[in-house]
Amino acid sequence: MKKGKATIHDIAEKLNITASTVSRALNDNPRISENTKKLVLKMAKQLNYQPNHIASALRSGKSKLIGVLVPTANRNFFSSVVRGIEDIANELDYKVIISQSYEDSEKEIQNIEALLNARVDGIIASIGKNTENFDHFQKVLDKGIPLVLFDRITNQLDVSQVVIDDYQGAYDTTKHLIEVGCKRIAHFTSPKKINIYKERLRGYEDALKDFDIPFDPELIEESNMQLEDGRISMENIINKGIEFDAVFSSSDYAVMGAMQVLREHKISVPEQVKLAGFGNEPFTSFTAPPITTVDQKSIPMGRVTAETFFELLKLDGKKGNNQKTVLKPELIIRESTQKSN
Amino acid sequence: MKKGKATIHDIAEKLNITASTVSRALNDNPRISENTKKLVLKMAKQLNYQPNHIASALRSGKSKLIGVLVPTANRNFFSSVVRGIEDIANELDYKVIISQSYEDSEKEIQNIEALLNARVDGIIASIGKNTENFDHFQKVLDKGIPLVLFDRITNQLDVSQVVIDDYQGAYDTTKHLIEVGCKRIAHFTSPKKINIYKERLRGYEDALKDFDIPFDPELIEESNMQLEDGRISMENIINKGIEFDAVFSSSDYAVMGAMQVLREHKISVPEQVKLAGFGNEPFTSFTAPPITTVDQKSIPMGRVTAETFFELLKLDGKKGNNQKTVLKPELIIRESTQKSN
DNA sequence: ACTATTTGAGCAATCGATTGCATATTTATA
DNA sequence: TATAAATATGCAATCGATTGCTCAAATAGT
Repeated sequence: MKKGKATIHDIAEKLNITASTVSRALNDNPRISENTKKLVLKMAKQLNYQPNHIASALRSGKSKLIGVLVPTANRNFFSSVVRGIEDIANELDYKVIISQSYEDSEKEIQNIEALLNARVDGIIASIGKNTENFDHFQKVLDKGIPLVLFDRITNQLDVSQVVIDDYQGAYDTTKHLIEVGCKRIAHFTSPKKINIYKERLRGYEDALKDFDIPFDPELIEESNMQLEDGRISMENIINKGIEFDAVFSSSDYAVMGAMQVLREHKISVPEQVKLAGFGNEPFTSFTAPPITTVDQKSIPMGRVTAETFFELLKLDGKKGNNQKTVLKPELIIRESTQKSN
Repeated sequence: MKKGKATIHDIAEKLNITASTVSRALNDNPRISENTKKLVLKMAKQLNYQPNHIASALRSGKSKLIGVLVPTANRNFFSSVVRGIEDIANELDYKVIISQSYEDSEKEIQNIEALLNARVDGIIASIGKNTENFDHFQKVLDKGIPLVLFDRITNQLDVSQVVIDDYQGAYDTTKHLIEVGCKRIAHFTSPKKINIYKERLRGYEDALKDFDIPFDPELIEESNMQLEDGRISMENIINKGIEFDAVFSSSDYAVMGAMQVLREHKISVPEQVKLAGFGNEPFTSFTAPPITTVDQKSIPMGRVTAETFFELLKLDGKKGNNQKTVLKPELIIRESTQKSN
């Protein structure tokens, strides 16, 4: 077996034509006759020719790779978005490099660096919770490399972005809680005021206002929003003796923690306290009772993000108008907010 | 701002030396004097030189990319393994391309193809459930490209692999169920007889045997092991009126489904029926009661897999002995198997 | 029939880094 | 001091595909 793989030169030699012609034929260049193209294709198949993307990338400056940077792939939301991106990208013959920042700013910077070194044609990213300086993203923009942000965005950058309407999702959820009779709705949010948490808080506040329910700062719990944090927040509220009849958490994980604590305190859900989360993580449908939450339309978000990205790519560095797409979230009503009468 | 980025030629020009020297200096080649190296490094910094990995890959044939193929990144186990792999890879200045087969054989083949086209230096993979033909992996081996399989393996390939001791994990779990008093233990498994399910079934059977509990085929439920499948399996057993006092499922998702059905039938866990899963997915600790399961040591598995991979890479195509590493799993005992007396 | 135009294909440079071989300079050895 | 050995660097080919430019042949236009 010949070790070296077939190149366009091998094809050219066999057909007594030049490599240029082969290259053009393979790229369906109109300057090449149909007949020659057919011959080249056939010979390529016969020699089991596999294009060397590295060589092509070097010469053309296009790697056909997209770098996708997410806080963690291990979350239904992010992995679904990635799936959506992949769907579109693969159709267009692009490959996706997934890179995780693990919510670590330093790693985020390194990963961006690494992706650029890998000569990706562009980057799609969701910003880590702890990132407050955006120079590394600005650098990408400065180089004219296509960049699209999704979900975790910042308004400190002039960049295309895709988000869901976090405000609306939170508003709808809060409204729903009010409609099933809640008047003392606790809200779990993050001290990190990244866009998504700010918007959700705002939606919560506006819904209260619209239904003439007073906003009580005592009902706001700030934390890192993991399961354990949700437990602590819930314990806090209970221990302080604060009256409450619902929890609306900006994170499914935190609401899960709250539910555990309520159970330990023999406070029944939804009879005594109603619960709602955000994110529609699969486990929210597993629990007893299943938890009301907000679906973030992850797959559409992935697809829209990819489409936005490829439009940007088509501009080829020419400054176009940055797109901001806002998707409608969907309130998924489950047993945890069932009206108890 | 100069658009074109600095190359080794730019550095060379500034220092009045040749690109070869610069290249060697940057690669810390011993044939270059310390002094020159220092100068080159300084100038590289000054010009903000970023090596072009594409060019380097083309010439050297090494892309410093590892392709990682998993059924889905959206599972704690797989994403943790990937994390372990990344840890090691990044230390060695390698980047990881994550690629998902979504348990689809066709996509698995395409992804392998795509990874090879991206000229990865090697591949780390976990085989999709439905894959029965392994030609695409054999092709990788035939090309002398390093390949390591983890968790979902096959003995039809002569390849390095890393697994946990599924047999032991299942044996320990079954033994534990017996020790807390169970005598009629149902087992959920997959009709796809990939290694992990086969081994777990074997562990279950052997534990029964060792404790003189008869094996009853009526207690074996085969399915695709998702949550919904677990529900169906549980319904089957209940509807057939088969006596049982425990379920040991080869999948956490399926056991979750079983738990839901039991709850709906007002069968209490763990008092009437004890439950155990496999995989230690995070949600197993969220549920009420939390579910006993087997931890698969995902991060160590990732690290060991990566280490095995890099050993293979060092051999540079020379046939070495294939390594098979077996990690010890850990039984995580939770409330769902609490002894009720 | 003769020039103008279109079509098809070849030539050679190029992308940026690597590397085998040759050469120049310095140091060690006899 | 002449020669061998070691050290430091340069030269030029190379990896495989792409592409601007040139050129030849075929077709069209008058």
